[in-house]
Amino acid sequence: MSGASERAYEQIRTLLIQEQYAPGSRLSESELSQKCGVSRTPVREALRRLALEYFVRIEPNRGAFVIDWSREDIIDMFEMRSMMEGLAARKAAERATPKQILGLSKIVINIEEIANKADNDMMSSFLSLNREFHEIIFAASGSPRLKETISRFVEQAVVVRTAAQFTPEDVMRSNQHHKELVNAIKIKNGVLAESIMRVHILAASSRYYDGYMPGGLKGEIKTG
Amino acid sequence: MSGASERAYEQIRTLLIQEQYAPGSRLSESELSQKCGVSRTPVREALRRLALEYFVRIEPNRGAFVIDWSREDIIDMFEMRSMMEGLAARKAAERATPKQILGLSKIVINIEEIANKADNDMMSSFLSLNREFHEIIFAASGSPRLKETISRFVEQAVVVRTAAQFTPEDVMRSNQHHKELVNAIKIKNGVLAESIMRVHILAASSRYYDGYMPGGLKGEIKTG
DNA sequence: TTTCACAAATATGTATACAAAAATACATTT
DNA sequence: AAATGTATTTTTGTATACATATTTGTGAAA
Repeated sequence: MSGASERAYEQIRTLLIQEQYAPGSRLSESELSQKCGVSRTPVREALRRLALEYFVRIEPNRGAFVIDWSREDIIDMFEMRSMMEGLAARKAAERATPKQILGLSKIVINIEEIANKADNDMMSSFLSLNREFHEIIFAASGSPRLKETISRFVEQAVVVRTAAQFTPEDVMRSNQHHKELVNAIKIKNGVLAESIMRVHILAASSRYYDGYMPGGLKGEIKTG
Repeated sequence: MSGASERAYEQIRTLLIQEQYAPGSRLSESELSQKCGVSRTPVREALRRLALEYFVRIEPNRGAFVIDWSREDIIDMFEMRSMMEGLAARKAAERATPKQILGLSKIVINIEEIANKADNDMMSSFLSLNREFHEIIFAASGSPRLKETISRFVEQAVVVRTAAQFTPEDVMRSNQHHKELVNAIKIKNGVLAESIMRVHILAASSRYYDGYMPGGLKGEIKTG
């Protein structure tokens, strides 16, 4: 994991998340290889990987460009993610083990606790626990391939920044969804679990719009 | 498009579709570069691309292996595809132009004609028209990103072989779905279009099981 | 000044050489 | 004979050099 390719990927990805390059701007391979301290070969590999995660777009013989996300692109991506994670939730409801359900319950309680504290690193704790929660859902869905495919969406450029926009109220609402979801899984109600998960993702998406798009969604999606 | 990387990709992909390598077997870079007549560099690039399309799996410092699809993997992939294409159909129903609807109607008629002829290259004509039909749906959905993402699923290893298993009856049933879908889009009924598309994909998936898995699905999915 | 043509510069694409890791073969020990 | 350790071979990973395509800059002509 300490390969040059991996390091280049991490570094470039961080630069893009921090918005060091304007959307549409060109990413020079030699410039990046200098910045990352590796040769062009692993940089090229990193850029291809970032292309598959929709961070950059690669044009033949022209190189990599920072992807510019339109309003519609973002909406579509969240809709797709809500579909896929909904599917995972449905399967999880059908297959989750008692141990996995217990794990989910514990995370709900943990998030409740840190939400009430509301100190400085509340958000980083939440992000970590939230990730863990969704990981258990994926695992419970019983399909490595499904998990892998959804991960490609979760790691995406657009999705990465979303949770950082959460307010304490958003955390509470999010955890309320989690609680309902655990209940649906407990009673093995797949359709309910799927529906809750879709609401959960779409509600989170509205945070993205509020944070990154002027005026938010103007009522196009109302799920909170 | 006539680059070494592109050629290597096409050749290796063809080899994999023709099942020249057993699932799980290792793909040597030097062997492939010899076979493709290019150096290892474009072969490596081709293999990464094939990994993203789930033809191969790449292990760090160990290379590429032919992916072995489990029964569950295949079911999950078709379920995901039915979700995504369903979403595209819903959007298409909301946004399709009269011109696009006319295009869809024409394809339905064309498929009907070739289905009645039932000559030798009926199947290749069907595959071409079928592809065109779904392309129009994607275009009508009005989202390039959605189309691009779904394409990654459609080009996948598992999906590629499915339609080749179609019988004349399957073609008729498939085109019946198409007809219903065009109607749903005409009356702008998004939910209906979504439902029909999901049935359409899942029904097609059962052909895959019949052709490639002993005993088919044994009643797990019944959509035809 | 604008436009076009053409050359220089720069960037990506590919081949090759070298480094590092993994797989294999074989000897040694139990 | 089985297991373990080591040397050899093979394969992947990375750096570099070269080929090719694109971009940029310059100058002449309209």
